[in-house]
Amino acid sequence: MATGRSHRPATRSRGIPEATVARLPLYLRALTALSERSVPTVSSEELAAAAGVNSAKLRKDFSYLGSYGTRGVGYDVEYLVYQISRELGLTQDWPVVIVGIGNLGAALANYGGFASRGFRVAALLDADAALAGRLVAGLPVRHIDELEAIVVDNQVSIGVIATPAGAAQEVTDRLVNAGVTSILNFAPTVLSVPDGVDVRKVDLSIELQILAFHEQRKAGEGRQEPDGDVPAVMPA
Amino acid sequence: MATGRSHRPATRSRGIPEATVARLPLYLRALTALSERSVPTVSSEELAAAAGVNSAKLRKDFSYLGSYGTRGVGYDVEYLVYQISRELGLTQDWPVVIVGIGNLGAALANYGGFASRGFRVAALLDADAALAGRLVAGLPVRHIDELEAIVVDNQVSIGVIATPAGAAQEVTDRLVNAGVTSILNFAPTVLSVPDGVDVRKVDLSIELQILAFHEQRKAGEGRQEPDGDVPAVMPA
DNA sequence: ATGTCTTTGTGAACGCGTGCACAAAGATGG
DNA sequence: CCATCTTTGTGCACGCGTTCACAAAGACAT
Repeated sequence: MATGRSHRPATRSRGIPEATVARLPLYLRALTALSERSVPTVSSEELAAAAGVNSAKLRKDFSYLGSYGTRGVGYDVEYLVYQISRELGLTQDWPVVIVGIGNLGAALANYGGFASRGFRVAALLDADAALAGRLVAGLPVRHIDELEAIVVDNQVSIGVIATPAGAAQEVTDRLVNAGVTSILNFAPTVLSVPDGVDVRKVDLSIELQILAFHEQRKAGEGRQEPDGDVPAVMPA
Repeated sequence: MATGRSHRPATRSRGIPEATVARLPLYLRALTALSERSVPTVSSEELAAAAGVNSAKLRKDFSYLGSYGTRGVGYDVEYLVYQISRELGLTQDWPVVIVGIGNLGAALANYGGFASRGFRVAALLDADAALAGRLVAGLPVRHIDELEAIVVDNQVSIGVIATPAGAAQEVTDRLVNAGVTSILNFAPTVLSVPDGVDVRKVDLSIELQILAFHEQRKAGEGRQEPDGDVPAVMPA
């Protein structure tokens, strides 16, 4: 069983650090807002504040892309928008399929952030035949049987999984088999994928549990946790 | 002299590394599955495979919680479930409010992973008066005007924001003002919060853009990117 | 009891990411 | 043209997280 390795062994010499890649969309969003207000240039300090990061970090991030700023002035907003878009691959069209059109799938289909960034929803798929043909976000839901044909015909390389946990692995296998090489997984499952396929997961439950941990710590700030508190269950 | 003084090992004290905290829910999920299959014990190797991580990492993670394993045997599943649950604060009840009952908010309200982990949806809130009273996931949607009263009455400390971007900051301010100290933000905005308030954000668009970056790299593996490709827009 | 075998727990090394602090670059004004 | 001022780009050091590799611990058989 090939466990899905989401991280490459080592960054190439020409590679942009993963942490930087993860922040580029953040910068892009802030820059887009500036662009809409017709702001011509922005300093690293201002942009960093808008994106919620440290200015030194932002400058270092940009330094991986090249020297796009002007000392004493700042960065040209339009130019930077283009450079980051190009680096992220957003200047091209990315057809996407969404599998599992429940509440979450419908929310994703309706999400405006997709189309505005070069992502085009090629199809909505669901296993429930009763849903077939119903319009969601202006698109007809199609039956999961059509998955392979749709992926091939539209050259879909990105799949979004919004199915129940039990169906996620099978859907993944079918997507990968049909040619999908990037998967965004909303199902609470660890997916196995062959090498060369990227998986990112978004897990609502995990995020909440992390918040709960910090919340608990905040609540128990002063008092000491009774460490000897052991449950009835003991190791055999 | 590169090697400085070892100020504090930071091991035995109360500090669990953030990276470890983020993985505990993952382990917990795998352990729960084992528990339901009545598996009594599990080795670090097996559990790591189920959680999709390295076994050495898992053992080190557990070492921050204490020595809960038995050498030569592995970990007692039930005992470990309890210890992780306690560490994450899941043995207590966490009332949660969800603000913004669109498709996404409805999806969150219906998500089973909430209730099963000690999270209880105290209320669903929306600014649209037309939604008020409608049942979503068995709960009536209530108007945003009731936010403060609901937070106070139910001692809500965790808020989930599923509103449009434009409303997110205002909702955040009101939540924080009413006593919420942890926020899970699904709106594509950088939130400003006072010290002591934790914010975690989940951003669909950003995840997709990161995938697009890697996808683009995969597509252009062999050929060289024309680096001199510059748009018409140039810095002033 | 003793030896063997399995698996944990962890010391140590390494690599990545972050932030400081400053020199270099360029704008701007006299 | 020169001085000054602003802001970038980056060398460097530090700390966190990951991984390796192995000694210690215990189970189990004889």
